[in-house]
Formats: sequence, C-alpha cells, structure tokens
Amino acid sequence: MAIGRVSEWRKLPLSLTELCIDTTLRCGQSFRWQKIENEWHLAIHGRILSLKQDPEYLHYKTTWPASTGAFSDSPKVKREDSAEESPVNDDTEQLLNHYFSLKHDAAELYELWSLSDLNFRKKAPKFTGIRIMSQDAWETLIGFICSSNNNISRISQMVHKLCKYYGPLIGHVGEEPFHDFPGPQALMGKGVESHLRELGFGYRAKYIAETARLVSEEKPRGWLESLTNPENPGFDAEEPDPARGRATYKEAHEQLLSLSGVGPKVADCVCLMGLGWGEAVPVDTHVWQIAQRDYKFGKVKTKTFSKTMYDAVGDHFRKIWGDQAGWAQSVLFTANLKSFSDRSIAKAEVDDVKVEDVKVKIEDAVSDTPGVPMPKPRSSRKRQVAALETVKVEVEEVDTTSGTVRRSKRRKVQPS
DNA sequence: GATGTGCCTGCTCT
DNA sequence: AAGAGCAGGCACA
Repeated sequence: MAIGRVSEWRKLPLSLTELCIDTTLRCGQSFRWQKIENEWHLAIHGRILSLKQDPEYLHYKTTWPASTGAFSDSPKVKREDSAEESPVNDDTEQLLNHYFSLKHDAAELYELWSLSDLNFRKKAPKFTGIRIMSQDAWETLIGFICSSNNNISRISQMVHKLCKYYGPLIGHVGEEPFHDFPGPQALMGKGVESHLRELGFGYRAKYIAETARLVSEEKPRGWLESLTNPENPGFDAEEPDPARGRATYKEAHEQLLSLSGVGPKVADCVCLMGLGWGEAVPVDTHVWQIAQRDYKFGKVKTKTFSKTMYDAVGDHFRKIWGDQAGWAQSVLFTANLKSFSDRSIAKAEVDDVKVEDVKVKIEDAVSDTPGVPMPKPRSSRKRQVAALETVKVEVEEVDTTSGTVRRSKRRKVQPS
C-alpha cells in the first residue's frame, strides 16, 4: 500500500479547559475516533486527522491519501496533481476551528451557565474542556440511528463496520485502515439491510437502509444540508440557496422526524452535532434522569416520559442555559456517564459535605419512576456515585414531598 | 393525543 | 450456569 503525504505536526495554543480531547472524543458525540498510542485519529474530509494534546497546545497532523482516485463521497478534497502540495493549501486548521467550534470561549460559557444554574456550577468543574463537535450531518444522522437501545461501545463497533464495508479507504495508521464515512448512496443498495443484519445491527438495519433511500432519492438534493443553522454553516458548505429560505431549529427538528428510525432524541442529536443548532437539547434516558433528579421533573404531574415531557425538559434547559443549551447539557450528560464516574467519585471525596444526610432522600426520590429504566445502584462503587450526586440536591432542594404522590409499584417491562 | 409494547444484540450481575 | 436486566429509542397499535 502506498503511503500518502503526511504533514508535520503543527499546533494550536489551546488550554485543556478550552478543549480536552480525551473527554470530548469519548463522550458519545462521535463514534469514530480511535486512540492509538496516545494519539487520536479520524478519517474526515478525505484525510486522516491526527490529534494529541499537552496542557498548552493541541497538536495536529494530516495524512493525505496516496492516490486521488476513488473519492466518491469526498468530492471536495483539495489536491493538486503535482507530487508536492504546499502547506499553504492545507485547510486542516480551518477544519479544526470549525469541527471544535473554536470561535466560542468555553470558559466564558461555563461561567455563564454556572451563574444561572447551581447544579451546573457544582458538576462542571471536573468536566471542563468538553465541546460540541460540528460533525457531518449525514454521519451524525446514521450514527444516532444506531444509538437507540444501545451503548457507546457497541455503537462504535457498528459505525466502524459501516465505514469498513461501505466507506472509502483513506489510509492507514500503522496497520490500521481508516475509512471515511459512507454517503447515502452507498447505504441505499438492495442487499444493505440484510447485510447489516448479519453484521449485528438488528432492527436498525432497516432504518439505515430506508433513511439512506429517503435522503438520496425522495428528498430534494441538498435537503439535509439545507437544515443547517445559517449562522453556523458547515465546513465545506456551499452557498445557501436563497430560494430555499433559512431554516429554524424547530423546522429542522420537525423535518428530520420524517426519516425512518428518527424520533425526537435522534433529531436533536443531529440538530446539535450535525446541523449547528446549539439550542437543541437531546433528552435521552440519562438526561431524563438528570432532569428528574436535579431539576424536579416528573415528580408531580406526569411521571412517564412522554413527548410533552420531552419538550418541557428541552424548553426548561433552553431557558436556564440559553442558546448553547445543548452544550451545557452535554457537560452534565458526560458527568453522568458511568465511564467517567471515577472523576465524579474523586469529586465526591473533595466535596464531602453531608452526603449521608441527603442520601436517603435521593434514593427515595429516584427509586419509583415507571416508564423509564432506572438502574438501581448495584455496586458500592455505583452507590458512591449516587451519593455524590446528592450533593447538589441540597442546593436545588429536591422535592421530597413525593409521599403525597400515589406510589404505584414499578411495573417491569417483560419481553414476552 | 397519550400510553404501552416489541424489537436485535451483547454485556453484567445474580 | 442460565437467565433476567439493561444499554444514550423508535414505530406501531
């Protein structure tokens, strides 16, 4: 295999508070980044982008493919025919600026959210440097169709299979091949659904094939991209078509629901991470837990997680966090992830206040919510996390009057 | 309109 | 050791 051109390592001054790639690349936004020997790699926009970080700089390197052929899904790769391309033509720095939305000051926003929300103020300090990544809309769409009833590790495996079997090969890192994400056309074929089932996609196989067909054949050309936030255009965006008008967040959300396998949560993931709508707040089971536990949702009226509640939770977060609410949500989401719970525990040890005091309250409040899977603390480790999570409860004054609410026994969902 | 249930798979915990 | 429970939901009745 021929080796493509590799740039030198270059660097951007960027503190770990502004961006922490070890957190951001693992927190369930993108499923394709691979860490190899302390460097992160991703095939994107027809190149392999490599990242590493120290406290002062983000270091980046680009590996271009050896040949210009076979870029069905990346027609915009900028390459000269000459053997050497001057680094001047390399747009990787712009790509990074766009991908991590570096025009925003994370510290400033965290401060803002902390001022308006005590719970955020309590949680966020251990989770600085998280940013929303601006990813390709199509990739985000398919990635999050895969995410239903699923976990990050398995979603990543599935997305890698999509790239391996249907995406263009960009190059290698060591022995590891890197494929870009396949376009809609590539996933539309006749045998795709059954092949994906064989590969372990389950019922999502149908959603992917169907959505690929819809986007590629039913929708007008450029439809998905037209839903992009005009104030936040994509990296390689064409000039917006003035005849089409400027989409709003609500319109984009609604349009996405017409696809197969796309409900409100997936639509919001695509809005937030693929279409640049910072106010989109994807409410999944974790965020619903957070909303109940820390923001007093579902305690009085509706206990089940209906569409109405979905909208109410999003609206509430938009109210307290503003036009980048999805970003703030992502910080709390990450703080709530099991895979990052070690940091929460460290935090609990630091913040040792009255944990025993409130512990009973929170477990009481959390234990009784039908309709949404509510994992009970199973290990002492988990229990520690639960205890930690009570800390901010005293700040938010969780509603402990739930005794007045009828306590039906939680019905277990029994698959026949 | 709201609510309940089935769905693929792989892993953990009992 | 086998089997229930669960994991970043959606479609359909």
